[in-house]
Amino acid sequence: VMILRSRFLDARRKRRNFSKQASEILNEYFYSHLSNPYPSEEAKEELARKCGITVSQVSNWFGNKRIRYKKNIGKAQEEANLYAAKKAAAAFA
Amino acid sequence: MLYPRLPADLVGCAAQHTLLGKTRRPRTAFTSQQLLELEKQFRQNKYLSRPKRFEVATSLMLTETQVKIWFQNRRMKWKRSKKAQHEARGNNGAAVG
DNA sequence: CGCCTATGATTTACGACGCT
DNA sequence: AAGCGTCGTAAATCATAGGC
Repeated sequence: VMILRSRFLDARRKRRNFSKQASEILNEYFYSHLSNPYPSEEAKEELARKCGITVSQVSNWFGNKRIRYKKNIGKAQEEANLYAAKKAAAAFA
Repeated sequence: MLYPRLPADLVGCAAQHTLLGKTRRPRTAFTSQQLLELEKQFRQNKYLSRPKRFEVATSLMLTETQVKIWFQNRRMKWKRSKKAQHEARGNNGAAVG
């Protein structure tokens, strides 16, 4: 019944996926701060600027990422390794 | 299960507060009728008096806490939308970088 | 094309802390 | 002390994007 909640109020929910580069930046931050993946307001602002998205979108991204990471540690671990390797490679360069 | 060293209490409590004897109320899907009435009240007053809160909660079959929390959340949403609107004017076509 | 998963956004419910 | 305020968040859910 109430599932009719949709259809008219949700045209606002149009979204676009973030650019590949923006996702890279966010993931690099996330995996290099895995022990405390809670960016400060300031850090969020900088990430938002680098990614070309809003601070709210950065907050949404981290909220989703933290939950989804926890819900699938095993799978996310591969991603973590990927970014750890990337970071190491960058350190050598 | 959580991150080894989070800002201390932030998530720490949310994860295992069940050990404190409290159970988190499962997420309720408010009905469209409840939402309609809550929105109507919100248009009239951004803050609910205690008696009004009781009245609304009773008529909608929600707890007073649910109504209180709903208004708190609704005010935050209101604030976010005002901020977003404000920012949208300032740049009017200007790029961010 | 439809089905399915990934992903960004929104919605309830709290804990921490503030103020009165 | 009680009690409601904001702020930042978890977790569930929604709605669409995008791959096949």
